[in-house]
Amino acid sequence: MLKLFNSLTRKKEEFVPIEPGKVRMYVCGMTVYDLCHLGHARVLVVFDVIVRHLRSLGYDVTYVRNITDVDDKIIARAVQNGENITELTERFIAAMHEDADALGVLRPDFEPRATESMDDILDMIGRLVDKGYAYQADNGDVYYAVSKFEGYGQLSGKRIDELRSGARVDIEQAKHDPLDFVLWKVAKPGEPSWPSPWGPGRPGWHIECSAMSTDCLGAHFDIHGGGMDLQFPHHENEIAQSEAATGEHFVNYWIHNGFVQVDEEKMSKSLGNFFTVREILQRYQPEEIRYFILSSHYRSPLNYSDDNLDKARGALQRLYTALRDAGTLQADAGLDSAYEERFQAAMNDDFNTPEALAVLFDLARALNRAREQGDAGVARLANTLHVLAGRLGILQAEPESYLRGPQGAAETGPDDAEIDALVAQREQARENRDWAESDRIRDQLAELGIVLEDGAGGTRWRRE
RNA sequence: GGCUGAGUGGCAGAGUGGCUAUGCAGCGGACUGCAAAUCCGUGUACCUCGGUUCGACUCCGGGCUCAGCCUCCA
Repeated sequence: MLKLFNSLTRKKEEFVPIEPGKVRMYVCGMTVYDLCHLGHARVLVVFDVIVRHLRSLGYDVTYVRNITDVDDKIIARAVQNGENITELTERFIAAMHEDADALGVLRPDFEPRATESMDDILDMIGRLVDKGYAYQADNGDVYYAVSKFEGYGQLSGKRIDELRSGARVDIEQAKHDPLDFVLWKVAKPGEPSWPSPWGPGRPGWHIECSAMSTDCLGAHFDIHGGGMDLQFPHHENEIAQSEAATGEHFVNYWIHNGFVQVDEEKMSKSLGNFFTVREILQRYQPEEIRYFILSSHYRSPLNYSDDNLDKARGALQRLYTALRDAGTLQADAGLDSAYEERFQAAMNDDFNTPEALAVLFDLARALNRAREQGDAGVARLANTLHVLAGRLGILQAEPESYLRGPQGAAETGPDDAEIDALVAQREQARENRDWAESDRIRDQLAELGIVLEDGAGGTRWRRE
C-alpha cells in the first residue's frame, strides 16, 4: 500500500487513484531561458523515480511535465541576446532534454508548452471572467480576484488577511486587491503577443499550468508536483483558477520536493550559488548525480558538495563491483522476494529512496557472500539487485564500463589500450615474480588514477 | 512578524516507545607476494530543559539553532 505525504493536508496519506489502476500526474517543469541547474535536476529525477515506482506497482501512469516558453524573463533574455524568444527557448529546451536524458530521466508522456496551449489558456480565462472570478483592469491586464475564491490559502497554510497585511506596496495600481494576480498581460510595443478578447498579450505564469494540466488530464486528477517554492503562490493560484473555472476539485495529492542547498543555503539563480548540470557532468558521471539526488529523501534539503558527490561515486562503485563480480546477468533468474518486499515497502513509504538504497547495499553484501561461498543463489540475487536498482534508474550500465570510467576521463589520462598494455606488462613481471617491477607499474597507474585488482581470473582495473 | 519543516555517531543519511539502518572514513581479522576488491568482527549517536511512561532518540510542552515560503524561483 502506497503512502505519500500530501502537501494539501500536511499528512502522509494512503494513495487511492481516482480511476482504479490509473494515475494522472502533472509536474511543473522548467522556464526555459537558461541551462538546468542541480535544483532542476532534482525535480526531474525525483518525479522520474516516482513515476517509475508507480509503474512498478502496476499503475497505468499518464505523466505530464510542462515547459514554460513565454514569460518576462524569457523576453528579457531574448532582448538581451538580440534574438527572438523562439530561438532562445528552442535552444534551452534541447539543452534540457540532453541533461534529462543524461540523468536517465524518462520522457514524460506529454510535454505541453505554453505557446502551444493558447486556446486552452484563453478559454479558461474567458470562463473565469464570465463567472466573475476575473476582471479586466484599467491598464488592460486581466486579473484573478482572489477574494472571490473561498478556499484560497489552503495549500500553503496562509490566511488571506495576513497575506494582505504583509503584501508589499504594489507598483501595479491597476489591481483591485494587492493579492490579485495576472491572468493575461497586455503586450507592450515590441513584445511577443497572441490575440485575445482582451487585446493582444500573453498569459500570466499561473494560468498556463491550470490550462495545460486540465487539457491533458481533465479537471480533476491525482497528483500534482513541483519544487517546494512553487507551493505559494504558484500552486495556490492554480487551485484557485482551476476550481473556479471548472467547478470541480482540482488535485487529490500535492507533492513538493525540497531544495538543493549550497553551504546550508538554497541554490538559486538570484543568489548566484548554482551549479549547472553540465558543469557537474564535466567532473562526475551522470549516474553519480542521480545517486546523489536519491541519497536523501525527496522532501529533505540536499546539500551540494564535492564530498557528497564523491560519496555517491564510492557507493556506486561498491554496487557495480558486486554486480560485475557476479558475472553475466540472467534475466530469467527471478527475484528474491524478501529483498523485493523490503525495497517496495521503503518506496511505498512516501518514496523513501535512502531506505531503498540501504536494501540495495544489503543485497550487494548478500550477493558477495553468496559468490564467495559458491552458493547457488548468486544469479537470482544479482538479478534482483539489477531489477530493483532499475526502479531507481541506476545500475543499468555495463558494470565494467561504469567502473572503467567515462570516455571523458580517458581524454585526460591514458586510454584503455595503454592501460591494458601496462597491465599485461605487469602480469608478465608477476609471472616472473618480479615484485619490484610489478609494484612499480601499479604505482605508476595509481598516480594516473587507475586502481588494479588482482583476482583469480586475472587483473582487473578501474578508474577512481 | 506570520506560516512550514528540520536538528541523529568523523561525514552523509534513514528509522523506531524497549531489539544492528545503510554507505564512506576508522580499528582488528581473513584473503593477497604486497595491495586492491570482497568477507567476518568492532567503536563513536540521537540540540537543550521539563513532562507522560515500567522504559523515550522516538510521544507532549517550553527553549535554542538552522533552512524555506510570505517577491521571480525547481
